Amino acid sequence: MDLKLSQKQKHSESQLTQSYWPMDRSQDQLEGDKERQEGSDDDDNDYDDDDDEKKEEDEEEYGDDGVRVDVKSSQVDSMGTDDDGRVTSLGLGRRLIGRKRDNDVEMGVDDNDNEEDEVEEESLPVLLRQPSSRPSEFLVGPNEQSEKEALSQMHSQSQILSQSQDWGSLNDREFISLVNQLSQEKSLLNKSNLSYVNNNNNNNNNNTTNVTLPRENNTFLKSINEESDAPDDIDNSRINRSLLHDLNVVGNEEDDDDDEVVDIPNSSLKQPQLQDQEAEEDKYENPFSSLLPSSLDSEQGGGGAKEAFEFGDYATYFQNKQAGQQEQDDIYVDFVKKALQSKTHPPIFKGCIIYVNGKTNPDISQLHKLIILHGGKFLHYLGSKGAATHIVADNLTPRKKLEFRNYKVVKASWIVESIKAGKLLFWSDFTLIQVDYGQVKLNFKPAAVDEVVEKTDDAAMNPGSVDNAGGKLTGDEDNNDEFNEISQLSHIIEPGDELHATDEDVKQFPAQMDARHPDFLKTFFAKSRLHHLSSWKMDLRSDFLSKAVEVLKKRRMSNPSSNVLSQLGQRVIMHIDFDCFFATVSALKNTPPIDINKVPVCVTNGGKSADVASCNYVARSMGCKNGMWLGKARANCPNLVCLKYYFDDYERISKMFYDILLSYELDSILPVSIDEALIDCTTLCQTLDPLELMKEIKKKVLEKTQCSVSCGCGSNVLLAKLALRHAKPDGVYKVDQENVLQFLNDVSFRSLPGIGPQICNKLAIEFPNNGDTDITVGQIRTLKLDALISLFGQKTGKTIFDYARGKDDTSIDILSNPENFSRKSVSIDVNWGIRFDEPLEVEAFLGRMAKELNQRLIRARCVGSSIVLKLAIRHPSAPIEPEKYLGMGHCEFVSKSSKLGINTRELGLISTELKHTWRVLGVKTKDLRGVSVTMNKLVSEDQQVKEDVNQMKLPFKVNGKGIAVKISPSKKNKVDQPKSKPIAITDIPSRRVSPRKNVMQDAPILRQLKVSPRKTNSKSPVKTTPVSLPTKDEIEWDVFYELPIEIQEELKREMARRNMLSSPKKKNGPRYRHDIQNLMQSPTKKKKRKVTQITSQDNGLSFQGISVRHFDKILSKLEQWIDFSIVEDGPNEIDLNLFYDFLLRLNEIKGPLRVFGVIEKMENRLHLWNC
DNA sequence: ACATTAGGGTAG
DNA sequence: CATCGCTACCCTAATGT
Ligand SMILES: Nc1ccn([C@H]2C[C@H](O)[C@@H](COP(=O)(O)OP(=O)(O)OP(=O)(O)O)O2)c(=O)n1
Repeated sequence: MDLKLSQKQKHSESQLTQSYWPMDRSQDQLEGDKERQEGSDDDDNDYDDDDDEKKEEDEEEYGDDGVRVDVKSSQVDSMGTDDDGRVTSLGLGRRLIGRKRDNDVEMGVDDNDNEEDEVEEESLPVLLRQPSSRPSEFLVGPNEQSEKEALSQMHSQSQILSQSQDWGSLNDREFISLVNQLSQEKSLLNKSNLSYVNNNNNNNNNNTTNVTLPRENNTFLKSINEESDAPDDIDNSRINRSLLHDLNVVGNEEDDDDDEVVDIPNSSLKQPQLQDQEAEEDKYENPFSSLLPSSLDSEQGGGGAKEAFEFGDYATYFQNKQAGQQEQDDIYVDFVKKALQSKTHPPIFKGCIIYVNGKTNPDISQLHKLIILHGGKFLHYLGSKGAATHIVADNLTPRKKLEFRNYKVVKASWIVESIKAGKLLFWSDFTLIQVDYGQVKLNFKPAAVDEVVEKTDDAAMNPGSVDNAGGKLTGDEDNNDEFNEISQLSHIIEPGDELHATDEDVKQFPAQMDARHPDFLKTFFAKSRLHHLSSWKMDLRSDFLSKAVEVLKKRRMSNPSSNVLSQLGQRVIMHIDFDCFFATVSALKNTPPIDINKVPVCVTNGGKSADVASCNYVARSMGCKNGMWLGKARANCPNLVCLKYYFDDYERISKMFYDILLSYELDSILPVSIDEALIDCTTLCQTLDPLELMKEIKKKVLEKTQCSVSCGCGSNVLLAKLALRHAKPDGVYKVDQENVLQFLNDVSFRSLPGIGPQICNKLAIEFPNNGDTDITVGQIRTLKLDALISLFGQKTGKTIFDYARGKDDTSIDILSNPENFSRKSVSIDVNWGIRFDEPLEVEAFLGRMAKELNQRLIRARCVGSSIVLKLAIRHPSAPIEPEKYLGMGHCEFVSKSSKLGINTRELGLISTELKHTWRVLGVKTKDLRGVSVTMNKLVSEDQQVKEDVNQMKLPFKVNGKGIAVKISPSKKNKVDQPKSKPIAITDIPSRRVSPRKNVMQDAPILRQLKVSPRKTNSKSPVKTTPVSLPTKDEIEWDVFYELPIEIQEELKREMARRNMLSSPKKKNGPRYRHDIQNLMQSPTKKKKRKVTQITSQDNGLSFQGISVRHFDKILSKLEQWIDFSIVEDGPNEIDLNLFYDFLLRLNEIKGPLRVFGVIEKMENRLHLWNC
């Protein structure tokens, strides 16, 4: 994983786009060099921790190839001695790593692959690394030779295991039964000395196909073991054949006609295959297409006739379509076979069902042909339940990485190389997805060792973080024993002494004010300049803008002549901006006031890695910049004076500024930010020289605010902006129409609006001779439109092309198209202070985010129907703690949007959806570094109320003519509706509307909640299993934990993929309790106590002034509320939110049972009304 | 073909 | 102690329908 980054870096720096601050460094380089000459080289390090990290990674990984791996292996080694169930496993894990490196050298893979391979080595799915799954005979002999041997065999085993790891095609019930069998058999195996691999394998096959393969694989492995004497020269073909065999059994369900291949004895296959291999190799010297008959290409586009059936719904249609294509494939293969009787394509991919994702090196159509010609199945659409055995991809977005976690994802070269080799190569040598090594460490003791290493790693890079890492260490030890969780769960239901003890911790908690603290958001936003900046802007864009529209309209009414004038072709646009706004105001506010023309000042929170929000021009001349870290700014400018933020004053002064602007007879005014506005003063400038106007404005503002502004003027927004830049500081400038091109010639490309560091970098490649000097707009003008479009895409290319010619048709006319300026989304981003240990903490936080979003939506007077959760995840190469305190460091981003089905801003709905999405994304809690939540598809509240009278109804349905959750049919098209998906496991009851369904079908809450979260059994009946184990609905956890930890992890991942509970419920509880626990538990959740620690204050919880101690009273109050609400035609939104809050806290403090008590009571009440 | 989604980039 | 790395909008590429 580390290597991956480095590799990316090596190849193209600009590809590193997933970092939150990807371009800080280049920005520094680009601008820093221009604005100041002094030492920007080594300052790089301070400027952004990410660069630091990358550098270090570089050194570590490239300086000494083996460093990291060795560290890992020694970790693993020391883990290995812990307890015997895991000894061999871990010990072998180390050896596997060692072998792999040898292998790389010997196999002489090409450079790229080499790097990746090594990276991916660690990332073999755990089950495949699963060394304890080796039959004990593989462990013979401590000497090197046999060790190598063993490893080779392991590899092959892995292959088999992985191939048969066809979880995806099992339904949940089958899967559970598989897990249980696995567990059961393992405990037998402990005594009988058999390997897991075989058993797993068999079980799997049994489950899938009802075919038993009692000992075949065993025999196979055994024979390998006996025969193989050249360890690094594994008899691949044999393995392969066995693999084929194995696969064929799995694949039998779908095609039975190739049995002969399977039945060919291993040895007899060997020769023909080698021949094939040679033949193939020849062909592969040529482009891939040469492999394929020429008719193929035409064939491809051809037969649509089959699809001309009438299909029912879309899903069926696609199923049918899929089937149709499969047939086409078969026909095609037959055709080719007949056409090329001389050459046969070895059925390398027999049993493989392969899906190709995204761009690949041989492109998808080539791969398609290659796959089907070589006996594989090509999957045109990846269904939700993965039928695919492999996914081929050369790149994966972070999102896809998560999605495909539990698939075998291989690079396209796997296909190509396998064909070249004439046999199926180990997919794991071509794997693309890395499994985070850290995942294993969560659950067992040796993890602590791992942590320690990470800590020292971290500390080495960044001594300041030792304490934090240390803290984490102890935290982790807490986590070690999975069984702890069970006892701890009981605390949720019966808070005991321990809870009280931790309550005291709560009070001391602010020791570290991170996102776990209930008040975090409040304090964070209060101090965040960027938050202020954003919210000021939105305020201006709503409040001020509507006021301005009103004022301007009124004026226009009274002075109709301006209407005519405003039609004039040539407009006069001005851009006005305070000079270093924060710095100026803060200097003014400071006691005693500071002369910003002499003293270098900046506004910052203080500290080494704190951002400089704004610095004055004195400081800028010494190399400081807005957004730079204070540490670096200080280094550039040692006598820099730091000033505090004065948010209120910024706001106050801004208001004066805008009042002044609005006092002019403007055609339009558009707020750009707190300190910056665009005005259209075409009419005014018919009678007034723009320069005079600018000077006047400048003077007025200075008088009123004692702060200087600069003004730029031009015929469009672009020119006004560039003129402003030219005018700064403390000046005015007008771009004359005649001089536009000349003016532009020397403007730097980077200073064009919308041109940031990334685009700039991209373009720098086009001007390699430019060296360090900035590319100018004049240079851009020499580029052809096509060139720009191919570089930047259709729109961006055209825009740049026009910009280079001074053309810009951006409208700031707020009067004629006000809708252009209405907001289209509301979002909350928090990428600082995000540190969680437990998924429950995240969910609590998401609840608070939901609340905040709800309030912002209320403030914005709108509702929405689509919500996006975006998570920042610590990049695998980034240290646990970044340089910036509680910062996010270098991150990967993953986002997922979901449709709410109705226009809403209801807290419960939002919260539930977010939590659900969070679970679906399955991000490792401890690596979470940022959370962002966006409501999209906004509709104004008024509009919504008009269109849907029932908007604010109770969150539960009442039968008959009573209250109903309803979707207004009139706006079906506008509302984003979820695809039919299973009922979410929600911890807090909330309606989930199935939009297309009749309202009447909505289950009452309680029933919804009691329903099994996934309708696991509805579709396919459970297949009988040869092993006479009782089929159960749940995992038998006791036995499950007998499995080696890696297998547990692997299975857990699969459970997670299925959204199944991946940890045991409370022991010995009555049945219904299990269900509730089940529902309340996220699949990834471990335990609950910590959240309780943080958020609970038992005594404090009350509802409507009634303490929880008088629970009955609360219940009757709620009943009253229902009665009232029904009479009043629905509850009030505020009440709903209060109630929701209460439920949340009740859940946190008293546990889910209480919540269900409440719900039951309420539902009973509702039933009364029904009758 | 067109709509939707995920990701990325930018500005202040 | 540190530190408060937000947020709306646009665009593109890849997918889904
Ligand atoms: N990375 C940034 C950029 C800006 N700001 C804040 C501080 C600035 O004072 C204000 C306005 O931003 P400007 O880009 O207008 O920069 P200044 O006003 O500071 O300087 P000038 O406009 O003179 O270049 O926004 C910030 O906090 N962080």
